[in-house]
Amino acid sequence: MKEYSVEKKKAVESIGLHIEKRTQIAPLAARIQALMILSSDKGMSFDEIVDFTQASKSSISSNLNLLLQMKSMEYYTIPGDRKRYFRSSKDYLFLRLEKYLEMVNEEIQVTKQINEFNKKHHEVSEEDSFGFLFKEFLEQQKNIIQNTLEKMERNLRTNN
Amino acid sequence: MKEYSVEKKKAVESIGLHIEKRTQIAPLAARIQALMILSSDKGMSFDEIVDFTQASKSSISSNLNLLLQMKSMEYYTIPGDRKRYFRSSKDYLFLRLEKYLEMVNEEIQVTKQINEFNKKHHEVSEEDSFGFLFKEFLEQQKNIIQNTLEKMERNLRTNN
DNA sequence: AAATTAGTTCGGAACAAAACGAACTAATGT
DNA sequence: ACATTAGTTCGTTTTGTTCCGAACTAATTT
Repeated sequence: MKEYSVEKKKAVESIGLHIEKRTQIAPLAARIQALMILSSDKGMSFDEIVDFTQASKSSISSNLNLLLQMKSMEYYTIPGDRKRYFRSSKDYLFLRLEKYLEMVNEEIQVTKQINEFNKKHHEVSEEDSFGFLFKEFLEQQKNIIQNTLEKMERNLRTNN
Repeated sequence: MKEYSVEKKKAVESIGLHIEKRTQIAPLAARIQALMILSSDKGMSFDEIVDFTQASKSSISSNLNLLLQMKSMEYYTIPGDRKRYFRSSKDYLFLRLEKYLEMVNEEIQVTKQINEFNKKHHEVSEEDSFGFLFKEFLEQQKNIIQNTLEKMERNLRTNN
């Protein structure tokens, strides 16, 4: 029953809410992820997480496993210590961007589908300029994501 | 009890799912929005929407009002006709981008909050290069959104 | 005035998601 | 061998969401 600073609790709460909104994971999972992001790369043990979040062991267990499976978290062990130590995975941001890219690609595809449908079914009065600018925007977005991903990859190769 | 094409029903279904995933609105609201996106700018009446979606009047009413309130839809009337005709609002894509910008700004702010917290509380071993690249990415994203919004605004002024 | 049209409101049924507790396993420590 | 630790499993409870139907309003038509 360690004491945790009110500051950290508040930060975990607000960042957890943000994550919950952004991704579609359960509130508790989002809070665990936030907690890990705000903790050193020593990470935390299962019990420390239970303790900090005040949630049940079972809830922590399932949400933690969810996060591990999503690869947004990882764990390591110390020889002669039974516990596992959990932390935000080092390429968490890389994975986020990859997911992002997927979403943008989907968006591009859906936008195409919409255009084709509308062209086929209604006389499109005047070429929709917003639609054009939006498509342009999606392509630009795709580019900056891909560039960033490449930079990250290069960085990985250099630093290991 | 008009007949609607199977093709349109399928398209509404798949695009509806996509909207449902992207925004956080109810399934039925997403389908209504999809339907409007795939319909001409004549829009559809309340009853036609009920008819197409096979949902109850009450569900349509509340979801339609939600969409109107969000300004992703609008309606117009015809003199001497009691009905309202609903359609996707003309600056739907503009609004989407505005919302997007808000999210990116929030993201930038949260990223800052995280960095400050971590700098304060743990010796950050080595300057986190992914973090840096991610921040750079967010700024680029902000730029392209703002540019697109400006182009859209200019377009509005020219075309009216 | 009665009926129809165009919707709205509200209470609740049906379902889905999130978290919990108790009982369990499997490994380590005493 | 017995107790403790580190977590998992599973059935239940709690909470929240989505949609519906029935009853209603307010305007228009007959």
